[in-house]
Amino acid sequence: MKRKITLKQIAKELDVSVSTVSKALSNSKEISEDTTQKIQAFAKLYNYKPNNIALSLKNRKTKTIGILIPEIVHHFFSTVIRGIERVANRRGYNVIVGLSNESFTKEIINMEMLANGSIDGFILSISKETLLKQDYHHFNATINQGMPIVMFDRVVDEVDCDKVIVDDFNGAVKAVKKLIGNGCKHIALITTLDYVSVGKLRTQGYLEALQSNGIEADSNLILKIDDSLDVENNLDVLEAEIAQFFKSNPNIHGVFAVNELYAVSAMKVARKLGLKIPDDVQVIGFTDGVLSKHATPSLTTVSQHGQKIGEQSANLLIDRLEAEDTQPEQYFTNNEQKRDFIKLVIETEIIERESTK
Amino acid sequence: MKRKITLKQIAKELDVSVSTVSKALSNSKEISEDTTQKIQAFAKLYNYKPNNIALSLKNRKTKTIGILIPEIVHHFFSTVIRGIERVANRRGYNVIVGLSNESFTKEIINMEMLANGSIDGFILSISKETLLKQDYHHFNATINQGMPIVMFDRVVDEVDCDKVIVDDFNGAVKAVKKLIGNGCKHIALITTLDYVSVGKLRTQGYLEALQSNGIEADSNLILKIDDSLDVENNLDVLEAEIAQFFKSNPNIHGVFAVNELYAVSAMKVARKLGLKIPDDVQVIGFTDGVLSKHATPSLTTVSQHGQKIGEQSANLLIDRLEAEDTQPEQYFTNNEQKRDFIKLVIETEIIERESTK
DNA sequence: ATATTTTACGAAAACGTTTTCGTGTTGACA
DNA sequence: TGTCAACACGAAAACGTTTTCGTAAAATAT
Repeated sequence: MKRKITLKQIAKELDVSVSTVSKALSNSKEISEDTTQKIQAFAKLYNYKPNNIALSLKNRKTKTIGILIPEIVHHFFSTVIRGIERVANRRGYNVIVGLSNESFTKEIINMEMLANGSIDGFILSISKETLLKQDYHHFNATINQGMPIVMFDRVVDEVDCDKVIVDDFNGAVKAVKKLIGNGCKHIALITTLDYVSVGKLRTQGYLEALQSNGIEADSNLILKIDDSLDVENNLDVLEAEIAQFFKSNPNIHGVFAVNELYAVSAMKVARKLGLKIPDDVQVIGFTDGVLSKHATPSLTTVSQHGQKIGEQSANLLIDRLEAEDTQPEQYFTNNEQKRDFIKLVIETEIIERESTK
Repeated sequence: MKRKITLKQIAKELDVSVSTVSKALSNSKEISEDTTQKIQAFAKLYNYKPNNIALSLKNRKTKTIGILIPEIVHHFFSTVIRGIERVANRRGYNVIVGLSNESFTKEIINMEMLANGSIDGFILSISKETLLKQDYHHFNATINQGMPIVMFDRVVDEVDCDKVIVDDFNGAVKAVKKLIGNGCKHIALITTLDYVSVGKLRTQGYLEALQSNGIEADSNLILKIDDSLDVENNLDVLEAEIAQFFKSNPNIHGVFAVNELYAVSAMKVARKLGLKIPDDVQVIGFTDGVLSKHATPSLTTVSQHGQKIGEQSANLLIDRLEAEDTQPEQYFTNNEQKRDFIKLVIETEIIERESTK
């Protein structure tokens, strides 16, 4: 039950100075071969490892990046984390996770907790409440203190930083065009209320696809679900709403849903109403998660490549962190030389399964 | 783009000493009211927040706990993380996440990376490869360096530490008894190979339930799946295996599967073979995740209460960390006084859905 | 033998805190 | 007027590193 050994203890034990130990361990040629060997052997014996905290303090960088997401029990977000962790680890960084739980206040608290030296930069996705409030001062404050942020998926123009987003618009267009190509005439959209940017974009994609194929959008075929309540635990409400929707629109041939859950629920309801999938109605969802793969019938979806998003975000952040190292600080206050902020768009891909022909 | 302000800068600006600033900010009555006010106002204006790293170094504790899990894209593990994060945050701790990806080596690397001062203690679940190798020296080494560990779910007797586990055995017993009670005569078990402790325990529970009801176990009714290959991406292999199993055992009335995926796959296969669920065959799975809830028919499962596991683990760890603070160090080297290691068993619960009568 | 260059190491500062201890100034009291 | 406590503050150490600079002793050159 002995604490980890420190330089000072080694120095004392071997009757040399702390500086000598430090140099010997980094193979400085200032130190004689004899002494170096002796010190390294001793250090190895006692399994010396430099204390990270001390290093962080000295170097004024922690080699850890903070992730702040709305929710972790969510396939998309966990794949993103996995992606971040992959490249972070490869590049020598650790990952510290905060959950906003979709709450504005928790988002702020978490950021303040981490911004005080614990991390070198943020990768985050904005909480719903923050998007509703449209209050982004905490992001800008953090950035102004010299801490870089990379936003992914749920991003916002009001904050100047690197961003990695899914091509929600084109993803939706592709999906709806596929339904049209498969012969669907009346195509329904199941979406959320508009304030979450991604929902909005997917809705726009749906409209665009219809229009470019000369189909007039029918507002009766658009079902907007209020997801401010916890849908996961109110499945019956969701299903009842969808059932009602199907009943008042018996002519639906295709359904495009902006997430997995809506899509799977739609399939479930449709089948209960005696409709065959994909014969009577075809369904495409967004977000390629566990549900899509294992539903019966399995669901054709628009894949967002969460892991890739995570990897790119991490690379963007670390690139910027390490650029700060080499470049003299002035370059960053000098607008001419400043590296511009990057917006990476990750293309979607349609994964065809049993719910479409 | 100005860096965060420090005590030293405040001191310089107000022409007092660093110690005065520090004391004023903590409302020490050593400092006059005038000076205190002046300093606090200035600090507030510049949004001073003490640097966490410096505090960690000084206090020799980081107020962060390290989580090390095999995989994050997994409903059970993410609910556990959510639980940990909840209580950690409430009690003033941060959470740093490492993923072993089921690999022995990555587990070790991650532990070494974090054990050097970055965290105060670990909460972890052992990787499959480590369980296979049965090499637990890295855990014991960490503990010997004075860093407490709490293990959850996949635990092992060879390591002396607090543990939080699911009552896998009784969960399985309950599930199988339910099938028996529902009139099932021939009950199949779909399980993994034995080296993952939880799989083993669930298998034992199955056998126990049969025996205590006077039913003789039939080895033909036990299907062991080799999950060393990536099942998620080899669904067809899994389904083919299960299909073969059903065909050679046409008399199966009930199925108990040790995880969600196997259960859902079993339902899928059964239905393709023309069997009605739950009329012809009833199914119960383990692990109450998204799949169970949204499958059609929805799956009756044994819930593990992942979030609760996380919460209890975090409480156990933090309790121990803070006990170290108050208790003189000697108490811990003194065996008489040492708090014993705790093994918490979280009871399972059967969530009834459509796959059983 | 003297001058000069290596060689091999130690002292000290710095990162940003908190805390212990010391000390000069003030005011009260005898 | 002298003594002493209270007050208000500063200096310094400590946490564990790395790195710059200084300097004896040894080696080499003249």
